[in-house]
Formats: sequence, structure tokens, C-alpha cells
Amino acid sequence: MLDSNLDRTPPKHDANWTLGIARDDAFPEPAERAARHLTLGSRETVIDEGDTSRSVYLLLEGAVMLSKLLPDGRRQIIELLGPGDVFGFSTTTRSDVSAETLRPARLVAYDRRTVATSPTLQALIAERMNAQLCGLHDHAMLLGRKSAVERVATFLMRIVPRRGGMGCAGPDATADKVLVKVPLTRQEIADYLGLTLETVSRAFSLLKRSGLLVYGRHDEVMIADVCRLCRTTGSH
Amino acid sequence: MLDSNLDRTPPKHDANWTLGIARDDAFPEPAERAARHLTLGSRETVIDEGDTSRSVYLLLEGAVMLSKLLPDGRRQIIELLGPGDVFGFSTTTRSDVSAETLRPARLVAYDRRTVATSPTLQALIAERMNAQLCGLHDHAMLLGRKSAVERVATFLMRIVPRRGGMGCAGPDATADKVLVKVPLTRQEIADYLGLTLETVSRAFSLLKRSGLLVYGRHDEVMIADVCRLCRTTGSH
DNA sequence: GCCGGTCATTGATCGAGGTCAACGCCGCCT
DNA sequence: AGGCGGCGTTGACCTCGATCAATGACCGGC
Repeated sequence: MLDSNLDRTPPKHDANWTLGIARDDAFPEPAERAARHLTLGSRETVIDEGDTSRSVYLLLEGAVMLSKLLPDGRRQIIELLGPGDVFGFSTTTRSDVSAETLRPARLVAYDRRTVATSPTLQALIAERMNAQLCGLHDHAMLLGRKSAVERVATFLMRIVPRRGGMGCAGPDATADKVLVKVPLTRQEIADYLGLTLETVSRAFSLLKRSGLLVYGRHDEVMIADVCRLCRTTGSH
Repeated sequence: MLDSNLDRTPPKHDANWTLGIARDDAFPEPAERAARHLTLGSRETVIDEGDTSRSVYLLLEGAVMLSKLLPDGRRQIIELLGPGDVFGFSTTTRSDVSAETLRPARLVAYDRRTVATSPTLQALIAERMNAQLCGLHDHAMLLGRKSAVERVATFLMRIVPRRGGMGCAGPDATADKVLVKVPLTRQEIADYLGLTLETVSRAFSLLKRSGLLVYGRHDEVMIADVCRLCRTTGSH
């Protein structure tokens, strides 16, 4: 299914990178040659767990989620990715996770061997892996030791724009109230947090009743008190 | 992965193994000027969560565990490391995890800036990060979706020497029975698996009663039927 | 040997979250 | 408009694992 998307790849590089880490023309020549650009819509599969792949993907724009399945169908959403994040690692030639876009996305796929020959690219990717490793450490703490409400509060803090789960107390210009768009269904949030959808729903209701949350419509939530929400994550 | 087999020969630290970067008897060489060699005993702290550090550590021999604490004291053991694994990443200059040896260990600490300037070292480390990332993916699945017995079975499979959690069904030369040394207390296993020590103990007892396990003494366990144990991990 | 400390096992009970089920809301389709 | 299907909420009940507590096994020191 990855390949079906290849032919729609726009060869144009009007790509002004979101992160400013790198621009197309700044990449080492070999890397550029083996790079495939992908443009995907919302809710499209990038790769399935077990599929053969030698690519490392760099997400330029949009959002992607990585997930794994157990043989009996239990699912765990492993990681939520934003612009600049990388994925597609594996110890074999088969992907150890599935990847699906949560909204329209642009990404670049590099051949893994190519990456190894390009120090610049290697460094860029290593830098992100580093950060994502730390994110997974936090997530392991969440999955292993936090209560349902703490998990949901942590999740909400993570999707607050420009905060990334940090800096609750800082003299932030943004108000106490933030409107957040939740790009996942309750079932997906549950699979991400190691809960059931009912428990997630109950935690939302509880936070709403406590005055920490006010519903916008559809898939939007207004966080009424960011600091108090942050304090219920268990991490502060 | 952590390897509990006592007599397994550690990788020789010749030029091929460490790519010439970490030879005990030949440092400071150009690439190694910023490398510090450490030799630690069992149960020693390498670094504490929050400590300032600009180092990346490469474990040459022994075993190390990484853990995190919540402000209220809840602990999660994030990762168990064996020879060849790396740690010490962070998005800031402060370590996001604590690291403690589980048995006598030898390791090398590289300055992070040095790593960035050495493609060889960078590649070596990226390769391991890749593998450890996949390990963390598996662990997220365990923490989010597996039952207590499945977690303990998975844990045991992970510490079976030379299997690393894989290859249960293969035409493996090793017998059905394996003697495994468990280098963690029940409390530590619990903190690794997101359980309590009592639940871990009960799971052990249950596996023993089912005939999958026979106790050696102390901290040793004889796995009586590796294949059946593997099937109770939930992953196969 | 005896004693004290640490770690593991086992039992009894409790509770957070899972399961099962009913219902509500909303967008979509004919 | 009416009906349908997907998603979310809420309630009732149950279960798995947490908690509280007692006992046991082992080890080192004297």
C-alpha cells in the first residue's frame, strides 16, 4: 500500500520545512537521490506491521501514529508523531509497527543503507531518535504506573500545542485556557493509554465535572485550567 | 538484551567489535580523547535521574537497568541493558533516567558532542538505538495490553540467553529446559512489568504449578518447557 | 548454633478498571 | 423527513490485580 502512494509523489520541492532543520537542497547529494517524497491524506496507512521495508521515514508535516497488534487482536498505539519525527526502524527487514496518518501528511522515505552513508542525515535522525527514546521512557512510566485519570491528563497535556507535555508553570504568554483538537477516537486514545474506551470516556467526564475541561464540539476540548490539569498528570 | 547466562563469553573488544573506539589499553587516541572508561561493581549507580550529564554510555560488559521515578515515589524500570547497548540520551543536559548496574560492568562514556563529530561512532550508536527503540515498542505493548502472567512469561523469555525473546519455535539446538539466573528482586521485576511484587510472586507460583517452571534455588529458575512458556507470553 | 534482616510466598479483602449493555448524539444517505 | 451507522456516554456488575497482613526461607554475623 505504500507503493500505491508512490506514484502520487509530487517531485516538486517547494518544501519549506516546518522545522527549519534542513531544506531539500541542504541534504547531501546521495541521500537526496534515494529519498522518496510521499504525500498522504488523512487516515491512510504508511506501512503495516510485518511488511517488508528498508526505509526510514521522516515526517515533514502532519501527524502519524505507530501501533502494534497482538495475535488475538489486542492493540497498542505506541507513539504519536509530529513534524520532524522519524520512524521505520527495525532489527530486521520487516517493520515492527504499523504506521497510519492521523491527518494529511508529507513525509520522506530514505533507504536505510543510504542513511548509513550520510553523516548529516544520520545525525539528524539520531537527534530525533534520541528525543523519541525519551518520549517512550515517559510513556513506559505512564503505562506501567499511572492511574486512568493521570493517563488521560498526561495525554491531554501532550497534545497541547507548543507545550509538548512540558513547561506547565512557565510564564507562558498563552492563557490558562487552551482549545485543543483531539485527532483520535476514544478507542484510539484507549489503545494509546492502555485503557478501554469506556474508562477513557469516564476520565474525560470526571475532568469535565472537576472543571478542568469544557467541551467544545465534535473532537475539540477546551482545557479550562492548564496548570491544574498538569498537576493531575502525576508527573508534577 | 540482558543476558543472564554466566558463562557466555562477552564480545571481545578488538577493533571489529568496538570499531576501534573503545579499547581498554589504548585510549586517548584521537577519536577517543573524550571517552572515559568505567568499571563498576554490582548494584552501583551510574547516573541518577535529573543529574547533569553530557555523556552517552556504551555498555561493554555486564548489565544495567534504567529507571524513572514519579514525585510520589512510584518507580518504573524502563529498560534492561546488556553488552552492546547504549544509554544516556536526553533532550536536555539532564538525564531523563537513572542507571544502575545489575552486576559488575564495564562501560565507556563518550561526550555527546564528540559522538556528533564521529560518523563511525554515530553509526554504531544509531544501530543500537534502533534496536532498543524496537525493544521499547514491545515493552509498551506489554505494559499496555498484557495480563500479569503474560508479562512474567515475556520477562522470562527475554532473559533466556541467546533467544532475546525470539525464536521459540525454531529448530534450536538448545534443550527444552533452560536454567536462568534472575538478576532482579521481585520488587524490581514488578517495577519493570508494571505490577506489584505480590502479583509477580503469584505469577511465578502459577507458572510453577503449571509445570512450566521448576525452581532452582536462590535467584535461579529452571524453565521446564520453553515452547509452552513462549506460548503464554501472548505474543505467539 | 541463634538472631536479626532482607526477600519471597501465601492468604484475605478491596477497589480501579474491565465488561456487558442500554441509550444518546450527530452526520450521512436515500 | 426518517432511518441507519459510527462514535460517545453512562450505568450495573464483575474480575484481575492491588493492598494489607502474616508467615516462611535464606543469609550473614557473632
